[in-house]
Amino acid sequence: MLNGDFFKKDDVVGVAQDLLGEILITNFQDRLTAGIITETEAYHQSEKACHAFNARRTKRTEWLFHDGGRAYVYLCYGIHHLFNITTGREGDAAAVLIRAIEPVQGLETMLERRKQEKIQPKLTSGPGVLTQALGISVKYTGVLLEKTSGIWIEEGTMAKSKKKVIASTRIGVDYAEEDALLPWRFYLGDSKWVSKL
DNA sequence: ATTAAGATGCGCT
DNA sequence: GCGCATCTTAATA
Repeated sequence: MLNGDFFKKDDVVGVAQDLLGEILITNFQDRLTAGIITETEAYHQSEKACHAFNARRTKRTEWLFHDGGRAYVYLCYGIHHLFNITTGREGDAAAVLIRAIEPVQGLETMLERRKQEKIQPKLTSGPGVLTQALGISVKYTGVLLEKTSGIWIEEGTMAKSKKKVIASTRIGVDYAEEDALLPWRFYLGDSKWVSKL
């Protein structure tokens, strides 16, 4: 299991890249589901796309300010639960949004939760759909990423040198003006399990 | 108390 | 490719 030190680094952009290829696992009600992280985005309080821009501290953003290694889950467009991992030290608001995974375990459970019949990219590619497949919802916001929480990260088997990391601008953050141009979205170039090319 | 807008995804054309 | 559902959050009064 990836421990706290992995996430407490003071470099959310680096952590976003390093998370590609690692395994995100949930285990709720004895239903184990897991997938390889294929797409991420970094957010930091120093830029406008971040909920905690300008050190804006509210009930929702509170967990962003905690030290790394926790879940930050919030509701988007009133419908979608988006899952982030907090990074950095106490007081420094930063997180990595998980945007897509490639399913590796618990396929039946994922299909059922997504009400689908076929294993295909739209099953788990997209920040709102992967949380559905894994059973993650806003009630898990703030939990530590460890087995007892039911959500944690394991080291993937992919060699670091073999990862083909592509950087691009983040999705859906036009409101962030010049910060919308930051190349803080990362995905595995040879994976079809990404939300968008 | 009121309100505007959002780190999306689905279904239809 | 386009419209729209849906509701919490946070800013304003």
